[in-house]
Amino acid sequence: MPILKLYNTLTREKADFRPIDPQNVRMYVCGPTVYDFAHIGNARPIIVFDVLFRLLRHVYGESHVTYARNITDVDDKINARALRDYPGLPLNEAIRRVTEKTEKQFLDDAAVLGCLDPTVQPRATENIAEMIEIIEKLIAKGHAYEAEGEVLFDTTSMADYGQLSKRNLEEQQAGARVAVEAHKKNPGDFVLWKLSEEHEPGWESPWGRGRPGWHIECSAMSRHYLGEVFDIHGGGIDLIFPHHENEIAQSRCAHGTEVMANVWMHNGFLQVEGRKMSKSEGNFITIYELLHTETFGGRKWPGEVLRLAMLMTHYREPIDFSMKRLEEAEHLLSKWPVAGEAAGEPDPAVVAALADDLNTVAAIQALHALAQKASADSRYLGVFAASTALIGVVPKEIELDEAVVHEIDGRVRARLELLKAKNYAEADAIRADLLARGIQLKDGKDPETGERVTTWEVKRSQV
RNA sequence: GGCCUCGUGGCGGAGUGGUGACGCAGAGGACUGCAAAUCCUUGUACCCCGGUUCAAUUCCGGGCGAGGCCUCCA
Repeated sequence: MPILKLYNTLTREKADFRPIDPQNVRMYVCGPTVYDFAHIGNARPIIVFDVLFRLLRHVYGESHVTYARNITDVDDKINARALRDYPGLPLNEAIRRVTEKTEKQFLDDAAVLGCLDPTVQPRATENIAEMIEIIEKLIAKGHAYEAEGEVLFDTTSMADYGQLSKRNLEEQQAGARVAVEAHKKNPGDFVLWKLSEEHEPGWESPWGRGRPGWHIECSAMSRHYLGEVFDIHGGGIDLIFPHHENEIAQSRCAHGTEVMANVWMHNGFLQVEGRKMSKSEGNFITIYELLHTETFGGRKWPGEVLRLAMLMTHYREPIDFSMKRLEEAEHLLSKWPVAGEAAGEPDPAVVAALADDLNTVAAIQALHALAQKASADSRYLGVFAASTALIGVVPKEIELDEAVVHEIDGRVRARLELLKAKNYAEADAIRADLLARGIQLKDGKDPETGERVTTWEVKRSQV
C-alpha cells in the first residue's frame, strides 16, 4: 500500500497521510452555493478532489472512503437571485426554482467532467437542526453571544483563532478595512444565525425565526456525516479565510477538539487567458458554456478535454485556462488509445505520482508513456485503462452510426482506387472532405505486400 | 498597511551543491505522389544583486516581479 503525501495548509508542509481509521477515510469538500451556474473556476476543486477521492479509494478500498460535498441551498445570494429572476412568484417558490435548476445543472456538469458522485451530498436546508445544536453549544460554552437579532461567534474566546490562515487578529485590525458594526464585540466576529424578515426564508430557533450564517453549515454537515474530527477538508484557496478559519473555530470550540480535520487542502486559482476571471472583465465562463455552446474559442469542448486540461497543472499552482491549453489537452488525448475494460493494477508510476501530493502532471506524463506502449502492444491496454481510471480521464471512442461508418469506409476504398489510377486530385479531394468532417485518414504500408493500407479515426466530436 | 503563495527553456512543468528529467509546441531527417500518422535526431532554461563554497539554478540575506486573502468569489 503506497503512503500518500499531502500538503497541509495547516502546517504549510507536505507530510505522510495517516488516516484516523483506514477502514473509513473521511473527506469533506466545500461544494457550490446554488444560485448560478458553476464557472470553470468552480470546476477545479470538483475535479481535483475527485482525483483524490479516486486515489483514496484505490489505496484504502472503494468501500473505505467517505466523501462528503455539500450543496449550499440557503444563502442571501440565492434570495437576491430569486427576486431578480422570478419577481412575480412568492419568494420561497422562486428560491426553490433557482436552487433546483442550479443544483441539477451542477450535478450534470460534474458528471460530464468525469467526476464520481461523492458518497453523500448533503443540503444545508436539511441540516438546520444540527446547526442550531452547534450554536447552542457555542453559546453555552461562552464562544457566542446574541446581539441585535444575530448570534455571533466571539473570536477572542478562542486562543488560537487564525491558525489556518496565519492571521493575527490585532495585526489584521491595524491596517484592514473593517466595517464598523457596533453590535459586534470584535470586528472579526462573524454571524452564526440571523433573524429573517417575514418574507425571507427562515426556521424556528431558540433565537427566533431566522437563517444560518455562511460558515455554520459546513461545521454541522461535516460533523453529521464525518464526525467531530475527520481526515481531509478541501476547497478553493480563497476559502482559507474567512470560511475555513471560521468553520474550524465553530467546530473546535463546540466539540472541544484540537483539530477539526487533520489535513487541509486548497486548490489554486484559475485565470482565463492570463487575466483574472471576473464578470467585470467579461471573461467569466461557465462549465455549461464550454461543454454545450461555442462561446469559448468558437467551438464546444468535451468534458474529458476540460478535465485533462485542468489536471495538466498541479492543483496548488495557479492555472491559466486558455484555448491553447485546451487544444494541447485534446491533442494529447487523441494520441491515447481507447482502452476499454480496465484489467490488472494501475501503473505504479502513475500511482506514485498521484501519491506525491496529487502530482497529476507527472501522472499524465507516465500515462502518456504507457499510452505509447499500449498503442504498440495491446497487452498493455488493460493496465492503461486501469491507470487512466485513477485520474478519471477516459479517452472516448466517438460513436458513429453504422451507416456513416459504412459510407466512410466506402470513400476510403474509392480513394485507394483513385490512387492506384494515380488520380491524385480526386483522391486528395476525398481526403480533404473527410478531414473537414473531422475524419483523419492514416496511410500505412502492409509489411508483407508493401501495399497501401488506410485506416481512419475521428478527431473531433462534431461529425 | 497586515498575512500567505510563487518566480526554471515558446508553453506546461520535474529536479539537483558540480554530469541540460520529461511532455507539448518548434526545427531537421526518414517515410509519402503531396500530406497526415509513425519513427529518428534536435533545446545557448533556471528574476536581479550580494554572501557562503573549490563550485549555486539549487543554501543564506536583500531586492524586484506576479498572484491571492483581509469585502459571505472555487
